[in-house]
Amino acid sequence: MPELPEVEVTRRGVAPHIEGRRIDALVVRNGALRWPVPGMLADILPGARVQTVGRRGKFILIGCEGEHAHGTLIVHLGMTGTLRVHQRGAAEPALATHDHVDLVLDNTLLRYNDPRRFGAILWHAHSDGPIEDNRHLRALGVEPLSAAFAGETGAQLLYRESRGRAVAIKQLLLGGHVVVGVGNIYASETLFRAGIHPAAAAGRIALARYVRLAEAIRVVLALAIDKGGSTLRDFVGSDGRAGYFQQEYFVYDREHEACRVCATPIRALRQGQRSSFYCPRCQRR
DNA sequence: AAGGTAACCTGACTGC
DNA sequence: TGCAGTCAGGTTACCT
Repeated sequence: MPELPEVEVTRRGVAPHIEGRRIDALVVRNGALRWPVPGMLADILPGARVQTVGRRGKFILIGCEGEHAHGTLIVHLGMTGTLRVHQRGAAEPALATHDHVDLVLDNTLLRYNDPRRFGAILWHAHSDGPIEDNRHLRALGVEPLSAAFAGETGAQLLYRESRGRAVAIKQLLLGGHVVVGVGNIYASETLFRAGIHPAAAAGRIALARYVRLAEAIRVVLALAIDKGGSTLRDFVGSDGRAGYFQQEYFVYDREHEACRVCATPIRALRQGQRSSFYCPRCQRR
């Protein structure tokens, strides 16, 4: 589910409810996520305060400071994870299936639910070095909505990093080593808006076409955030509300339907065991 | 080093 | 109704 827009919608929803609050407990009902939730977290977090709620790529970064905890809680939503904010007390909802972890704050409950358990909750202590050197973050590309990807610099980055690469442009985007946050849905959508075929060899795409692609990435991700993300099956923001960017899709999951620009039937293809969708007339190699 | 594939896991849906 | 097969928003480990 969650690509950068969904993660950012979650981060924005969570931040005002937990920043500055005191952590009372971390309750782990099922710690068998992509990696085990570190058992020591339940011991060191109580009493600490949440300082910041940030994001790097699709990772949510919760900075914590306390007597025994100086570091960052790293939360990834995987394919099906959600983080929901609830008030503590009488209105607290009953436990649902796959409610694996609660971060219990002084007046708020932050509840992690993840049916497939592809997500992760990890810890990076300040004593382990800068967070950007964390093993999950160090190889990530630039943030698409940051100055490092703005204007011509984003296009030049894509152009420079792709020279000599035979990989398909769709795969290069999904890899996240050049620019982060573009997952399977937004890769298809941004390539459509840039007029680039998903199977085009990244190393043979001209700079002018990367100018269009970089612009499409910025526009689509920002618009998706505005719309509360995409809800295909189960994504909800921290307040439980679904996103509605899926209403804006041009190609994703629209095989055989008419292109919204030229009415040609949308096609699907398989790249690296993932589905790609494209318009054979609007998008060229 | 780059590129391809399998793996992790549950649930929804399709076809027989 | 049931059962087998396929697919789903991500990332990493392990091959060649």
